[in-house]
Amino acid sequence: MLKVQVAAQLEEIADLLEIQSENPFQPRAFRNAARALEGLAEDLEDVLAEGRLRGIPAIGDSIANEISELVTTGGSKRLRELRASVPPGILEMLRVPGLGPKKARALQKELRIESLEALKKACESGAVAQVKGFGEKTQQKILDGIEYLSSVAGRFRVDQALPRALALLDHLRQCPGVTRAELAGSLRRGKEIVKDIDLVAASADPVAVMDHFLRSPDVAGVVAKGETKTSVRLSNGLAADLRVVSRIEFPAALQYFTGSKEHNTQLRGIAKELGLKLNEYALFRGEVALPLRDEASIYEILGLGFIEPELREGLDEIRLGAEGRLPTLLERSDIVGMIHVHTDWSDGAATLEEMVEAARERGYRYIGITDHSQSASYAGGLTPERVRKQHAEIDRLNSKLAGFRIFKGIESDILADGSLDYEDDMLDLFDFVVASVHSSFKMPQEAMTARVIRALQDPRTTILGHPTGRLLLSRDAYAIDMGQVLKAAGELGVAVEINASPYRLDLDWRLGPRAMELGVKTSINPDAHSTDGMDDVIHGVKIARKAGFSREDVVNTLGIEAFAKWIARRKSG
DNA sequence: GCCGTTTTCGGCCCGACTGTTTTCAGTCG
Repeated sequence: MLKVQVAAQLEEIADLLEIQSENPFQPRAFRNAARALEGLAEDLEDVLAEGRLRGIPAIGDSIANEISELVTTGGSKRLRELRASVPPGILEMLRVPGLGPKKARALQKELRIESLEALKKACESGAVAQVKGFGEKTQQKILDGIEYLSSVAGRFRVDQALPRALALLDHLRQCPGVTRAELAGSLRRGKEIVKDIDLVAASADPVAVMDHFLRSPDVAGVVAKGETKTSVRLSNGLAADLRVVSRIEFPAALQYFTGSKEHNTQLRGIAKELGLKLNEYALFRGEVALPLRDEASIYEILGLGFIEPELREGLDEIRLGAEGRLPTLLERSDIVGMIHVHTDWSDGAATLEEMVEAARERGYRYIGITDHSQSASYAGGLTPERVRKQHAEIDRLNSKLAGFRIFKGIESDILADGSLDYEDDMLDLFDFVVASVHSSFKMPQEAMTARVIRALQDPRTTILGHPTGRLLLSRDAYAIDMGQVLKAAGELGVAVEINASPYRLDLDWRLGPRAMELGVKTSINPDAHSTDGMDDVIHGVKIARKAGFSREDVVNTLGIEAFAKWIARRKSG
C-alpha cells in the first residue's frame, strides 16, 4: 500500500477521534503521524521491513502498530470500530465552516443531530440557538456554512479528479478495440475545478469498449449506458462520461467534447462564415465530411492556427488565432527553479537536505527555500536566531553542491499594517522574499488592498504569495482589488506568484491577460510542504497556460545566474 | 498518542477572532 493511502487512513482516524476522543491531542498525534508519512523520502515497505517505523519522529509504538496493520491487512480494527461508533453525518457536519468537533458533539448530545440535513432543519426551526453556548449568530453562521457547502457540492478540485481520470484513460487504452483515447472536457482545458471527467475513445466496437470501461476498478455505479455514451459515478462521487466514436470521427469528437461550450459556439460561427459546418462528428463542406488528420487540422482549416486546449474558454482566443497572435505558451520543461518551498524548519514535512535532493532529482537547477516568518507561530515561523542558523546550514550545503544553488528566501507574513515580518537588517539577509497574507483576512477591501500594496513597496519584497488567499471549494478570497494590486506589482517590479497548490491555484488564470498588460511577471511556485508537493508545479503550469503566459513572463524559467540577478535588482536599484 | 526528561508525567503552537458570556470556549490559521 502507498504511503499516501496509509496517511489518508490515519487522517480518517484523526477525524473520527476528533468527535469521539476526550483528548484533543490524540487526533493531532494521528495527523502529525500522517504528515510524517507523507514527508517520508523512502518507500514505506522498506522502512516497515527493516523495522525503522518507530524511529520516525511523530510515530510511536501505538501508531507504528497501526500503520503496520494498515499496510499488511489493508485496514485496521481501530478504524473499523471508530467508523461504527461515529455516524457518518457527524463527520460531514465538521465540514461546515465555524462548526468544530465540540459544537458538533454538543448538538448531537442536546438535539440528537447526526446529519447535515437535520442540522439545517434545526437551524431553520431556531432550535440550535437555544442550546447552551449557541445563539442567533452562531445559528445563522451554521446556516450560511451549509449553504456554502451545497454551493460547492458536486464540484471537485483538479487534484481530486485528474489522477482518477488518468487511471480511467489508462484502463481504456488497454481495451483491445480502442485505437485512440484521450481526456477531453474541462480537465483537458486545465480548469482548477471540474464537475466531471470527459473521455473520448475511437473504436469500431463501441459495445465492447463500454463493457471494458464499466470494469474499471474505480467505477462505483452506472448512470447511463448506451452505444455512443456511457456515464458512471466513481467511488469518490465524481461523474465520468465516455464517448466512443469511429476513428474517422475522433478528431471532431475530441475537439467538440473538449469545449468549452462558448469556444465551440464561436468556432461553429467561423466555420459557417467559411461556408462550412462543424459538429461533433466532422467538419463538413456541404454534405461532404472533410478529411481530418487530427484535431489541429480543424483549426488549420478554419484559419486559426492551433488553439491550445487551455485557451479554449471563449474569451478572445479565436480572434487572436485569426490574427495570428496566439501566445507561445509556457511548457512544463521551461520551469527550471523550484521556488517557495517549506522544510521542517517551519511546517514542512521534509528536511532542508531532503527538499534540495528532491529538487535535484527532478532536474531543477535551483531551489528557493521559504519557511514561514516569525509571526506565523502556528506554522513554526522562524525567529531571527533560527533564520541565521538556517542560513548557516544553507551555506554549508551550497558549498558542497556543484551546478545547483539554494537561494535563501522567506515566506514573510504581510502584517495587518502592510509591513513585513522582520526588522530591515534581518530582511536584508535573504536573497528574496515571498510576501503573503496569513492573518486578519476580514479587512475591508480598501484596507486590504492598501495593506498588500504597502508590502509590495518594500524593496525587499520579491514575489507576492497566493495573492487572494482563496482555498478552492472551502474558503473564498479575501476582499482585495486585484486590479490595483497588479498595477502596483507591475510598476514596482514585484512578481505575482501562481501558487501551484491545487488547493489554491492563485493567481487566478482569468487575471492573466490583465497581469501581462500591466507588465507583471509571475513565478510558478509549488508552496511545497513535502518532497511530493513539488510535483504540484504541473497544476501551476496548466493555470499559467490558461492565463496565456509565455516562458518570458515567468521568472523561474531563468537560469541560476539570471534568476539571481533578477531577485537582486530591486534591492540594488 | 507522542515526546522529553531537572523521564514514567505533563505538556503538546499560539494568538486572533467571534460569539457567548460576564470571564471564557470554540474555531481557525
